[in-house]
Amino acid sequence: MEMASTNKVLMVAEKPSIALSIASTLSHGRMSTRKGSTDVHEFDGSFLGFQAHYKVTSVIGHVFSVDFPAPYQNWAATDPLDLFQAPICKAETNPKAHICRHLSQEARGCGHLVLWLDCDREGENICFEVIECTGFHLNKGRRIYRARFSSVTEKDILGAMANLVEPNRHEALAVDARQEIDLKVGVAFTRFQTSYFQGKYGNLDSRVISYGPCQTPTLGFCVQRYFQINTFKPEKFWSLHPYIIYNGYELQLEWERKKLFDIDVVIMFQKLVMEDGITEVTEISEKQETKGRPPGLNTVNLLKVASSALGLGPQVAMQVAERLYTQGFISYPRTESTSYPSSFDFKGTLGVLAKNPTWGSYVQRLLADGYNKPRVGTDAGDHPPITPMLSATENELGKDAWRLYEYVCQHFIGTLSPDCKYLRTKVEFSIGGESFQCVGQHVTVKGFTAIMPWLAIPEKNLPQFTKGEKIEISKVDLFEGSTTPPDYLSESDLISLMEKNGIGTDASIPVHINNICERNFVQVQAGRKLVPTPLGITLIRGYQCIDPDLCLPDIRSFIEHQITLVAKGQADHIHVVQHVLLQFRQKYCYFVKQIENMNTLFEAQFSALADSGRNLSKCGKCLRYMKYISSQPPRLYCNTCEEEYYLPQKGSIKLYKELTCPLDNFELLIFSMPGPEGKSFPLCPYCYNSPPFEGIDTLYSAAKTTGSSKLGKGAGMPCFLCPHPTCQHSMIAQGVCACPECSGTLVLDPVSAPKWRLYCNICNCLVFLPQGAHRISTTQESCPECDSKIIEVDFNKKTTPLEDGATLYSGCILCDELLHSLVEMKHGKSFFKRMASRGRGRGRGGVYRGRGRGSTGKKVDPKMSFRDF
DNA sequence: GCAAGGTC
Repeated sequence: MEMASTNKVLMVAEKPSIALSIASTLSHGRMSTRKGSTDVHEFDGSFLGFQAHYKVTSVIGHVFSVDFPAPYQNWAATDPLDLFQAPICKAETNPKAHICRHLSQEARGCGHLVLWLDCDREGENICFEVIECTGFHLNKGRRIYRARFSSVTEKDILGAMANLVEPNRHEALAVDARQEIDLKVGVAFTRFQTSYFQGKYGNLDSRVISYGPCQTPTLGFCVQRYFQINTFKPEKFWSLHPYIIYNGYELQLEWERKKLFDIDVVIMFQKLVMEDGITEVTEISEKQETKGRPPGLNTVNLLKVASSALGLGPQVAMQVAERLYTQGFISYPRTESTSYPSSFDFKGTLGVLAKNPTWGSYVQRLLADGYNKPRVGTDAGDHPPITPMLSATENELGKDAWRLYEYVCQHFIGTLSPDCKYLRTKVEFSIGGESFQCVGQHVTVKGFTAIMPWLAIPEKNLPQFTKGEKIEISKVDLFEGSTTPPDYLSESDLISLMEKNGIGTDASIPVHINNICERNFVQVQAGRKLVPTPLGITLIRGYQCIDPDLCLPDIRSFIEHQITLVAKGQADHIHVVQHVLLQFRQKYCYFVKQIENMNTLFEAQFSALADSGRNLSKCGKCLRYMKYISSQPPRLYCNTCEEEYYLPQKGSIKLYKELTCPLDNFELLIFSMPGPEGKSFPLCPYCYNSPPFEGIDTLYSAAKTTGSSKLGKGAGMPCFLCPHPTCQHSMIAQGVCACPECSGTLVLDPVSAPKWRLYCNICNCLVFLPQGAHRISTTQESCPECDSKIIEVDFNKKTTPLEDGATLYSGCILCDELLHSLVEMKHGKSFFKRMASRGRGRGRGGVYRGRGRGSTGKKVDPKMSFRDF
């Protein structure tokens, strides 16, 4: 029997594993599962008092991400300033997964939607993404519920079902606000500084000079430490080390004043002590001390241990943890919480480990003697602390995974172990009026340090002293020391600083650290210390002198604070975004205005393009400069792509302004053959080596066989053979008329001023245009008579043939009397007649088609070829 | 080619 749609309930979780847990719990394990974009679990049960058919599925994190619409994706055509007011669009984060379609399909026929997203702001935001995909908001008859749960346990799941609430739109909007602010601020600054500095310096070894409200303050921490180290001035200090010999052991006494920075004063005290020569035991105290077991393990603490003790970087550690999680060895590894939920099954988890060869006997004793309840940590309401789920051995896991798993187990067992207890004995001495002491430690209960031995309290034995006892001083050393600078920030230190300052989240902290490494702002050195590079240092110095806010952690707190107002419903989402963006826009404008100050720092650190000499033009793939190798065969080499691009031989090559090829983004070059009659032509290094249009090869091979154009080895298509319909350097744009000598086209030599001329793109026919003109350019018009391209001439004021000193003139070089009289043929015989006769009677586009005739015999239709672009 | 945040 078909169930009424109102009795169908769709439930959506944030990830597949949670959907599985919820379905298993609610169905008591009696469900059917089918595949989809994500698995769908189905079962029957009761919902709000009626019989219902349940479908439980999930998304995989955010369904959508924000970005700029297509026109704004073009770096060259967009002023980053405009990005602040640009519209933004949402697109599926992972289009291939088709999550939106999946939700829409599964929602069909359902009258109730229950949202089981994680209970944080991001989860609340995903709720509304899910609602959007399901179309539930469009129909008032369909009900939407939010399930609030803090752990995936039966108790919490049933509790959430019994207390369904509404999704919180304010919290979701706060996330929308953050997304828009982060996108606009990050992208605007990143594009501006990348474009500005990469155009100026050849040896910047970063593909993109990024800016972000999380990554930049993260870099700031590393550079701040670098500054501390660099400006550190060591200071000498002195201390007194008196020794006694007691029961045959030599013992050094610690001075109560520790150390002093004035040697004369220390020498004075040394005299007092030495003159006395006898010490008296003034006090003996004994105290029971406790070193507490750890609270539950959260992500940042796992990452800190992984980096400092296991030598695994945060990014790698998270990948390893992720794998351990998906394989079922540990619980979900992304959590802020260090408190276990009250319902946590400690006994069960200990039971899992009781058979493990590594900790089995310890765990069995713990179970037999009774384990301790874990210390109360913080409950962030997200996921439980990271704990083992299965027992494993080193062989099954492999080296790194094993070490991380081992730590998770040790930590977990540690949280249930007794505290470590030890006796601390302090003996105080007096010599010449100065106080000294000795401290001994004796462990009475190892507790958790038995399973986490690196945290053990060291044993320090002291002899038995008696109060009032007098002992002879054997010697008094004057110790000289020096203060030392701090070390570079370790990854572990950095993670602590980020956490303390609210930079990033458990999941994104490793990403930010990885970013500043990948962008070559810092390098990880021995001991996982983060050492800033010259680029990283120069950037932070630059922000500091223009607008220090840009690299301070407050920039993140500011954004967080503003969007919290939205989350609490105290401020309107649109207004907050506008307000924050306006402030950042002002900061951006000021930064742009002051960029010269940062540039001064770059000048001192990097070599300008002009000086380096070797870098010629930018690669269209990686946008970094390619090296020009002038030795035979001449070529460009892209260091990042590891690609070579051959160039024409026997001529000079220069950057052609800073123009780029519209097909592949490579910067154009201009090649000039030697001698007064040597022609010049633009070329794109990429197209030249890999002609993009079908059939072009027949043209340039025709050009080569004539022996007149020296294209060189591996050479191909200069712009004068390119049929691109709109590029201003192509044959279409620069071609004027058919060649009178061959099947080629006469094209304008773009850099032949003031001896303006046309040359044939196949043979060596040369035609001189009006000499001394300021400018000659082709237009988009064709001559109605002969179909040649109309050219525009800007004559020199002094030599203009025009009446009244006018300089501007346009016309056809064949049919216009004035222009034709100023045109002169070189290497050709009967320019006028041949041109006139050949040109006449041709249809539009004849210049182009004309080339197709003759030796090659093959027609090339650029419109056909353009399909692929 | 850009951010930061989810998750795989």
